[in-house]
Amino acid sequence: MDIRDIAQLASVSPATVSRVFNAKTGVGWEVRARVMELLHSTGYVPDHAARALASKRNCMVGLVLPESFNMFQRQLFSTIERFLEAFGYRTLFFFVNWEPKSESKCLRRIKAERLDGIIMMHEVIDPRFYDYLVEASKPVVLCTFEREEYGFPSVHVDEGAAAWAATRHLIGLGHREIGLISGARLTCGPARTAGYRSALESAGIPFGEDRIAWVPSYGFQEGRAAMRELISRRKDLTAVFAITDELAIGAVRALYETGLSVPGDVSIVGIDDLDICSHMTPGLTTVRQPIHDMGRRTAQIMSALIAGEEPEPGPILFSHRLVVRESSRARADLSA
Amino acid sequence: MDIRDIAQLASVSPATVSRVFNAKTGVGWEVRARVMELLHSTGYVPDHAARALASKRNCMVGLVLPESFNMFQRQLFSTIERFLEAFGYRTLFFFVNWEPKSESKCLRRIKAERLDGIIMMHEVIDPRFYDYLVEASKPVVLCTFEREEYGFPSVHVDEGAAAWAATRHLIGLGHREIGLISGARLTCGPARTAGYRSALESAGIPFGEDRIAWVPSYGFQEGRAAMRELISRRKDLTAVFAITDELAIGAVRALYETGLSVPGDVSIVGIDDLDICSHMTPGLTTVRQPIHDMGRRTAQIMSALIAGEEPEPGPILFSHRLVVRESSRARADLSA
DNA sequence: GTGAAAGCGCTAACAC
DNA sequence: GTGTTAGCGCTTTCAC
Repeated sequence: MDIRDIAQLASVSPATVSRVFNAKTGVGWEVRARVMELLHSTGYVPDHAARALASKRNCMVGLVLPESFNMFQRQLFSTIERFLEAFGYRTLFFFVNWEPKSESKCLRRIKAERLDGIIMMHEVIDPRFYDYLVEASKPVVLCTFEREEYGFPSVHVDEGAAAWAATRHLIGLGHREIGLISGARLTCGPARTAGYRSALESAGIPFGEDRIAWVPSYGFQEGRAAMRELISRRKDLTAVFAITDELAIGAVRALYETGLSVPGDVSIVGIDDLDICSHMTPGLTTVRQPIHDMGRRTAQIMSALIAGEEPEPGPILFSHRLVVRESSRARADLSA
Repeated sequence: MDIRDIAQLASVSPATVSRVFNAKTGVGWEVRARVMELLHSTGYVPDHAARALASKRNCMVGLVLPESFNMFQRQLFSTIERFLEAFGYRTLFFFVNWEPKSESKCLRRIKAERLDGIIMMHEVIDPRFYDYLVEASKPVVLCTFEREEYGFPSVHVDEGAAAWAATRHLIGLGHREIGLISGARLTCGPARTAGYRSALESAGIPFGEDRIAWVPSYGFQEGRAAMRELISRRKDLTAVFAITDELAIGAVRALYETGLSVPGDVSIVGIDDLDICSHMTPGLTTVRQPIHDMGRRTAQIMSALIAGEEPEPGPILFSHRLVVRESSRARADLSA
């Protein structure tokens, strides 16, 4: 059942059917009704490949994400996909991991698709990837990170501020020996580290490298290892801020294995508010990013860009929200 | 840079370039080398839309999954995608939720794409969905469930056996008052319930409805609510088998909130082995499904089906593995 | 072995 | 308003 079948049934030309289907002007009142009727009754569905070939647009946007996405990213990309769909776009996912080979494979695949736009939820390393995005002169939106040098619109929270809030929360509870589990990778690593540092210094607490455990990536395992290292190095820590919830969960686990209690001995705070946070024991105190709003905005911007609108200059920042649960409490000797 | 550019550069016809690119026979030794060279140096990437239109195959398979997929499904679909890619297929994801409207939208989208095959990782409700899959006479593989009446190849573990193993483990630890958190939804609900029942009965323990909490779906929240209901109803339970890890995690949380300890007061066992299981406290005892093997096999079957091979009759069953962690231990009065 | 020509199903430019 | 025509970039006969 293709467009010519419909045309024949309606005794019109394929072009007219196309016009009706695409809601274009220039079709008579009565012809349009007849074609519409036929379109519905036959359940006609146009062939995407042929459409993409004939028109330039493909109604498809690519979404690049880390292969090992976490629950936060999972909810975010679901939201983006849902809104893109509402705007009439299909989403093609590209899972890429932290390796040059994976990135170049992804880039090849992107070139082969007729994408109308590309959303990056993953910070690739290879500059040629970004260079291609610039050259291709297709709409690009960065989500959850930023790359000022390329001038792409970006949507994210102020990472430093979120980290500041987490640290500030611990300080407010009376903690002064506050450890940090962080890393150099991705934008968020250094940015969150800076937020932690700034919160400490504004409270007159010296920032010291020996209270920091550096991790190569931000998963459960790394959090566990980092926490083990941290407690062996500094026995006086009463609180730890981990820059992601997964690190924080790993840290809780390490403490549990060592026989220390959370929050009895050590308070723990993370960032992201993964859905597991409220279901674990103890519930994890964390900083929530407005996933829904960020996802919607990302899709909106993409849609506007494809429609030819000019991007707003500068990053679009969303505000975080501290979510206090059971993993953090006032310093023990204060409450005693 | 399209196929004609390459043809011109190599002083051959587009047809020859196509033949070389698609590794077809009937091209001279020397011409082939020249074209190959050019293909590489220019970094030519063919346009998928045009290819799909011209040939019948699109090198694209659809993967239908629940919008609210869990970590188990997440790892599984990643694996499937990776293997499909290795076989030369792209993957188009369709997220659908448990609603007729969502399903029919998904079906519309599937019809519009030129898919070479469809993998279902989600049990849709509307029979018309399955009917279409049959009519379309495209390769279909069911992964993690089964629908005997349609005769599709399917890949999954023996759900009953997995549940039996979990329950048997608890019985082996001396527990006799073993609760169940289960549901009627999806194939796995009834199948796992049956496995629990069979394990109980083979140990001479009566199966009683009052030790069961029925849930409408299998998430954290439902597990928590079910556990609360269960302990208020039967205070003598010393162990609970939850048919998914998420239910189990919710159950642990409910126990924690009530002041009961896991495994001190109540042992908990789940199924799936989500990655969080080993990182939470206590680590969750569970039954692992061989994700990697199942994913690979699913992709292999799909690839073989597209190549025109006949499907093996009957479901392809994989074996589970019990993973004992800290959430289960011998019944307290026995160890005392 | 290789090239020319005819489409795949649709849209867009141009006639009428 | 509507039909006709000419492709989109590729694959695939069918000649040679």
